[in-house]
Amino acid sequence: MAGKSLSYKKKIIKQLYFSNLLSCAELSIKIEKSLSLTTKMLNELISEGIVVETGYAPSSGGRRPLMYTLKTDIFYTVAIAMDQFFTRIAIMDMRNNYINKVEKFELRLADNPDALHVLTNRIEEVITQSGISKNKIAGIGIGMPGFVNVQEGANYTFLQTSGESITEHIFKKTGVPAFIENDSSIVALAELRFGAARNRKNAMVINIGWGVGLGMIMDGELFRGENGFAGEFSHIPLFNNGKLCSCGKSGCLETETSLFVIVEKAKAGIQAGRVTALKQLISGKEEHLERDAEAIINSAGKGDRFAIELLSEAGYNIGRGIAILIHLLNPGIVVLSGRGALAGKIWQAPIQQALNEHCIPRLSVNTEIALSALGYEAELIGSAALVMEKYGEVIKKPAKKDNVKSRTISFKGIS
Amino acid sequence: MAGKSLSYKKKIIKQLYFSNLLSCAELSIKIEKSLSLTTKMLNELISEGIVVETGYAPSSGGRRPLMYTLKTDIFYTVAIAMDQFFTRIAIMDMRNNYINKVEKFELRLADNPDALHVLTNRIEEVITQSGISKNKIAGIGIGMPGFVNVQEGANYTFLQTSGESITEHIFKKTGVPAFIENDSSIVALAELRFGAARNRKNAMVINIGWGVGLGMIMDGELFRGENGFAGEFSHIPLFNNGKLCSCGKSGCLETETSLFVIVEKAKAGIQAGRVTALKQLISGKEEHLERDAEAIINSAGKGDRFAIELLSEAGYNIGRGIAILIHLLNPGIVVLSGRGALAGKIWQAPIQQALNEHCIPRLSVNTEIALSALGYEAELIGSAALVMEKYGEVIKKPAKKDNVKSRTISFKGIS
DNA sequence: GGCCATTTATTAAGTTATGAATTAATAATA
DNA sequence: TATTATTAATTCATAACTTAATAAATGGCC
Repeated sequence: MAGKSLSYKKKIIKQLYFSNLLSCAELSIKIEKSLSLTTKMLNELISEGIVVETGYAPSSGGRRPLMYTLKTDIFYTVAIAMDQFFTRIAIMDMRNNYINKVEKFELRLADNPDALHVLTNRIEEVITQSGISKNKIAGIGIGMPGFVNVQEGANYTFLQTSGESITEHIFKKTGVPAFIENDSSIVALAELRFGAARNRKNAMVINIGWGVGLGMIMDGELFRGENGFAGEFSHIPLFNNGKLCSCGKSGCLETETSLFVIVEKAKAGIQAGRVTALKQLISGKEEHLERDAEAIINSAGKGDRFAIELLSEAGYNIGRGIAILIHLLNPGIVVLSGRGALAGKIWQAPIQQALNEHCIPRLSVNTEIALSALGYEAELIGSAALVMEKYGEVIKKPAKKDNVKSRTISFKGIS
Repeated sequence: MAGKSLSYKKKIIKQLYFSNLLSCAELSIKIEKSLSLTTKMLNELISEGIVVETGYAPSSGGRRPLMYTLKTDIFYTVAIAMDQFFTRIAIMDMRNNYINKVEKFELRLADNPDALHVLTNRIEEVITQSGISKNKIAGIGIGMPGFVNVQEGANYTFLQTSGESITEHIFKKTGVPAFIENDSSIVALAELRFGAARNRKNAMVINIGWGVGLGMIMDGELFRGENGFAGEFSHIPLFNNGKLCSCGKSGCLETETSLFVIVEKAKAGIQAGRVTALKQLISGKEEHLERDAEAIINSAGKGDRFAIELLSEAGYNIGRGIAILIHLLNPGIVVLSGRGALAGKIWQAPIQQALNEHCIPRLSVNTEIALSALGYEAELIGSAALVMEKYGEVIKKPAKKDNVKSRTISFKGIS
């Protein structure tokens, strides 16, 4: 039947999602099929009401190309961003616009056997409330902390399941295919597809938060390593400081650079009598950690010398880590992202200092350092991108030995 | 014409080179074409005298597969391994057998503007002497030290050319396509295709020699980074020892682990009155560096405590570097290769010790540590593999860059 | 202003590759 | 020992895809 033709249509949809506006010639190159075939597919997609023409783009010395884009109300993604304490759920259209208000709620992941059920129910609720028919939803993408095994759809740290995987569980309950990824990788995916690393071949995306995460783009693809554990930047052994890390080892990069450590250092400095505006702003109570971290970032932005010193010191050490990344992986760009990236240009000087001291110039000269502009949205955008990344791929489910069930992600509209 | 069909035939030849013996069904999977097409291509290759049947392989529960292999006297590769002082040239058949004696000659790369001409002439000589017709040579593969740009066919450190690239120059003079690679990458390629990392998806190959090189296999492919500089393991900043490195920085991994440093430490120890068999074996003169290094490795093998101590210390520090690799890249296997790997099991204990101290167990238990068995042949085998790796490759025009402006804030100073 | 090289789009004609059917040969099973 | 399930190899009609020819529209250049 039209099996192949369907798959090419999905490839076109995927490309239009990631690039928004493309000509027939561009599409032909991207899906690696001939122009004639691409034309045919495009015309069918138009008559099916999935793709629309948007007029002519400026010429670069030849006939002007007719541009095509996706109709926004045909497909949607469910994008979910989780951290250890809070979870956000959004429904997005094919241009990454939120369809409704982003649903944010508290959901503790550590030692919470009920977390997966709560999550699944919330997903159901959000979909139902949106009024969008499930066959219009391309999939559910979830970014979460912990050791995530993408193939198995499992998380070895949180959301323990019995028997079936996380993705299977959500698929069974909601009827919509689900995909999970590590939070740092999802941020890297967002930067690769819609952010500072857009269309880059080799990018390192550093996620400065309670830890220091790393998402790696290599040869244009998200790299996850043999078991899905790649990118444990936080725990590379870099110091002889004897400080115990949450991972059980000592001297990890995280022990000198995470926002958590920075807040601790701020408290110690205040106690030691440092003159700083932070004295009034930091409570030091554990439940105010988030607020305290923000206070330090803000104060540094306003010129508080102690706050700047704290961030500079962390920045220098992150820079040492980046120097290692550059030597080993020769990325074209390093993107600073995540909550901590809000401190913006304050990172610039100390990181540059570290690179000057620790990088072979030939390497550092070829690497651009950039700040993310996606901010808090990065994880949600990445989750949506994750869904569309998988769109049109055949998912094989190894059921009981004999039966290998497969299901392509498809929609009533075009199947 | 038979353009496509030709390209598929080359793919089949390539697969048969790397796997030696394959059935039609296996080939069909490897070249990702249907069984029917594969059958047709195979039959044509047989009637062209390139491929031969070798009889039936044991069955695994069905009809026995007819196995195919390459005729050995149809194609050859010219494999070249260079270091800073010596160059080896070999001609190999499709089973990596040497056709003639390996040609080894002195060729200093540093400050030698004549090096490329000498090399090219020697290649010509070797091919002529072999009596093999040039149209039977699939290509010339060269592994060399320095910063190698594979796409441009250039080496930024040695073999400077004017105008045309190294590979262009050799192609013009010999009429045979040439390919170059960094020496550490070429060793990794050898381990991936014919050595300890065979068929592995994610492998780190460590080349212990005058420096400490690294070749990286990621997702089944050699990884070279944005500019071809990836794998500068030797120069990651790991120590606060203040020791100046050849790269101009201080504290590089190399300053505590290279064979050069180990010899220096041996000399210092002897002077300080250490009881060791090395006292008689080490001359300390710079021209005997190679012999001295061998003496230390041999003495350690014979149980000399000082020699073992020297290697153990270096091994521990290499282990610290490996711990970083494991955290960042989650490889399935780490292979110790190169001249220094001859010390064999002496490395194992200190490296393991370092991993125990500096690795998150979940990561290190998933990584195998192995010793190379290819030894001195690795670079030549890798060079031959490089040729066949490129064999039959279609050169595509790079897709047009999207002119989408990203909302990136770049650090002007850094880029 | 007019020619030419480029780029894009469309269609018909021709080529290529595939699925389904078929034959063959084995291991596992009953 | 016969039966069944697997795996392998082959062939051929036809669906799938590309090439080549054609046309249209533009910028750059003399």
